[in-house]
Amino acid sequence: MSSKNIETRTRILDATMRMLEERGGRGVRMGDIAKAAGISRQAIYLHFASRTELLVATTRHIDEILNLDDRLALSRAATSGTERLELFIDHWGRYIPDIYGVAKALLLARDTDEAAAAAWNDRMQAMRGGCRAAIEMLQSDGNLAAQWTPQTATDALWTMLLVPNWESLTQDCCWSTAQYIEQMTIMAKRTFIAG
Amino acid sequence: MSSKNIETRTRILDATMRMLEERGGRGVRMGDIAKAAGISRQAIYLHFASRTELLVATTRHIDEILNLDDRLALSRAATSGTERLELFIDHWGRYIPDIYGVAKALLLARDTDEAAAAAWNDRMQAMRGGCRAAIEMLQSDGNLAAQWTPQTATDALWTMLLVPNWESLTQDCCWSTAQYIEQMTIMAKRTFIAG
DNA sequence: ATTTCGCTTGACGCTGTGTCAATTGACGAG
DNA sequence: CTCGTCAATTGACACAGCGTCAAGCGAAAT
Repeated sequence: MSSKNIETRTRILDATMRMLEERGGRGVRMGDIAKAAGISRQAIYLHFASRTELLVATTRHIDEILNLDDRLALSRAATSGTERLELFIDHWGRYIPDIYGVAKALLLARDTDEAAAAAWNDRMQAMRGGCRAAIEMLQSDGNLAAQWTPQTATDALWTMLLVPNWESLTQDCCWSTAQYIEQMTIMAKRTFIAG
Repeated sequence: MSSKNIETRTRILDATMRMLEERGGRGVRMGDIAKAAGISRQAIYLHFASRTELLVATTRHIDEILNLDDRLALSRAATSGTERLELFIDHWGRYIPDIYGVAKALLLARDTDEAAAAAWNDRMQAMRGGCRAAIEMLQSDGNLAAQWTPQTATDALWTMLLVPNWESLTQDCCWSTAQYIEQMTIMAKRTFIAG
């Protein structure tokens, strides 16, 4: 019965999500997930070819639950480069905490698994698209600070928004999410906007 | 014979350094190092208790070879906060490429090894000292931009200079070392200096 | 009554770190 | 000249965690 199949698959995804969130993406083994989903470890492989594939599917699962597309649409509605930069950082700053568990797990898996690295790269390139859009709008507004080309500014903004920086600030430096968003916004504005 | 003992130890450290540099800190196993040093894998454990301990010893070894202390002394000679910030970023930007191999290896080991995490933390806290010094000098010059406390500014500067950011910019975005130093300096100045 | 499907159980291979025991070869001391 | 010491060697093993395989089981469909 195919519906039972999908049911189990969903149970696995939910369990993965839950475990990764709980444990901050660290030390979550296939066996732990299986136990949480109430099935055997081997059964997971009937639904996902590898741990990495499961992680990737979980990010998509979370994005669906979060209505990522709707949330992204908001920042695309901006009418100036400055506004777009603000809205994008705001969106990103709220998004990271929600996906941090899986993100961290993928980040860790990357070290030993080529496929995980590729999957993560993919997502980061998508995020880069948001950075480029903001920078290019700034540029066409004539508001991009002189030192930057659109290319290098995108590089810098993108790097500055990468997950490890969020991690450093919120975990090591104890910043709140609000603080992160506020300061990153100011920093980005001082750095990229002319004047 | 103790001198022979030290000789081998040094050979191990040199081999480790070389291998990590060559392979960018990834996929360097104890056996590889042993082979490169011309000894058996097990013999390494006669000199270092664990892989992590070997990595840590290697960073110290490199720091000695590089004359880290002398290089650091230069940035401490600054007479203004702005100059100190510039000199510190310059120093750091030249230092990272030299230690990147070991740094990366330690960064990777951190995921599974508590001791590696602690060792890396230690070094990053030392680096934070440099950040704090620059920020505090800026502050006492009355030049720290209004939005920041010395604490949060140190957090931000420190995070921005972390190795993964250098990695992202130089490896993924193809920036040169010179470009990294130049842009990070401008960014830091725009971000932290008032006016 | 038989086939099919989703899942279970138990075992195994792989990689890389770290440990252990037994052995070798060189060198200095008596 | 022989004995003890010490660095290093060899080969074997334990341990995690991922991924794979074969055999089997119960329930539902035909």
